[in-house]
Amino acid sequence: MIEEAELREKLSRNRPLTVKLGVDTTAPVITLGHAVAIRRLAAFQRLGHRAIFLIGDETSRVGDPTGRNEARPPLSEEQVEAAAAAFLQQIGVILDLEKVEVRRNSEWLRPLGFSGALQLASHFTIARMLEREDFLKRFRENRPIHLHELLYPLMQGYDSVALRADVELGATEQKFNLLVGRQLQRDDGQEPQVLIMHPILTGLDGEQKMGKSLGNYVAISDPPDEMFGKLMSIPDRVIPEYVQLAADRPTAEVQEVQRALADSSRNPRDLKARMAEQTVALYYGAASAQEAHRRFDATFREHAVPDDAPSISLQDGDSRLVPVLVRAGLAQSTSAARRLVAEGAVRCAEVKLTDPERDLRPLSGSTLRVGKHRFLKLVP
RNA sequence: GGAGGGGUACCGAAGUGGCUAAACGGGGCGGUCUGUAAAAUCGCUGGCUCUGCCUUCGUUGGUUCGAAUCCAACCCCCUCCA
Repeated sequence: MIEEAELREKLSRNRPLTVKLGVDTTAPVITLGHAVAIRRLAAFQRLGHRAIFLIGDETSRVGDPTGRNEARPPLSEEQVEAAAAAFLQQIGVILDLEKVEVRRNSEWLRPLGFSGALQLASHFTIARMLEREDFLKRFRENRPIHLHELLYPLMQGYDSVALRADVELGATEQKFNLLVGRQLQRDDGQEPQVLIMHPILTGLDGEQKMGKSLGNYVAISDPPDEMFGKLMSIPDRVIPEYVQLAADRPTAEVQEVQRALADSSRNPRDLKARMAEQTVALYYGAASAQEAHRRFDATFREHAVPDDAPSISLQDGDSRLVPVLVRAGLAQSTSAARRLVAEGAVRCAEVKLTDPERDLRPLSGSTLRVGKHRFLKLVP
């Protein structure tokens, strides 16, 4: 947090604070990483403050240079609308949509115009911008830094000026951008916003930060089973982090998990499953979370056939093994299906089916298993 | 405006005339094992009417018995100098 004393001062005035959280519209998917900040916004909201969920439609035209992406194609009006709708639908489980204020920064960034942008830009020097670690790195490595990318922090910072934000939430990697907001507010004669930053959630790979572009994420809109399953795939070492940030458990519990992992007093698997269930419960309730847990165990520990296994009729076409696999969507192509059969991935009642041309009609009524967890019921 | 570097499979990256459906790494999938969809380990990873055939290395055309590899034109990306 940057400046705790200022926050106390602001709170002591007994008026609701304007709390801002911005999101990028590039891909309108809210991940568990975003959820950390959104939950904090919700906490302020519950305490009676003015919560602003800011959709960065105009900033998305630039693309946050934090990270690897560079120039992005500007989104059309329709795409922005679609993104906004998608966001609202997703954040409803965390925030009270009745009370949250949803804004778009095109409201003030567009009228600003070129001269306004120049005016903003004059507050900063190149040297100042190069303080940013990622810019500096790119600069040193002779990798391109597009001029408009330098403006991104200014745009984000100006959002705070326009909203007269008291508090801005964000991940620690946003520090630079958030600080720019403070300076622009000061230059504008406003009281600078307080920055409340949260740690970045590590992705499912346990290595890089959770992100849409890396595909190592859990979306809060993922169905319970999928969310549970994804969470069970994280490496053991990031379990405490997930207990804290994904499951949103109190510090004492995080420490308890850490201890249990360190002295091997508990099976990491069980700790992970508890974390996964707690996380799913945040979005779908305790009952659904338990159900997801149960189904996971049934499928992956006991290798039971799930009740909702897909089925296929052998009468609708070729009833030989390979064509059936393709028709059922268990293989992307005939070649891929043949490979699966050759690898011994297809079995029926624990007997491997090895002949790609085998006619399945005699097996009608039974269930095929492909790999560890894909099933196919054969119906006549 | 000048000089140079580069576009290869899902991604990154080798390959500079036949032995290349294309090394290697990542990802994905599968087998074994297990504490799990973890780790480890082995294998697969363009398509098809599959002991063979067809299509692929930015695009188009050319040279050659034969090209991802040579030539030409074009498109796109990057770096340096100005």
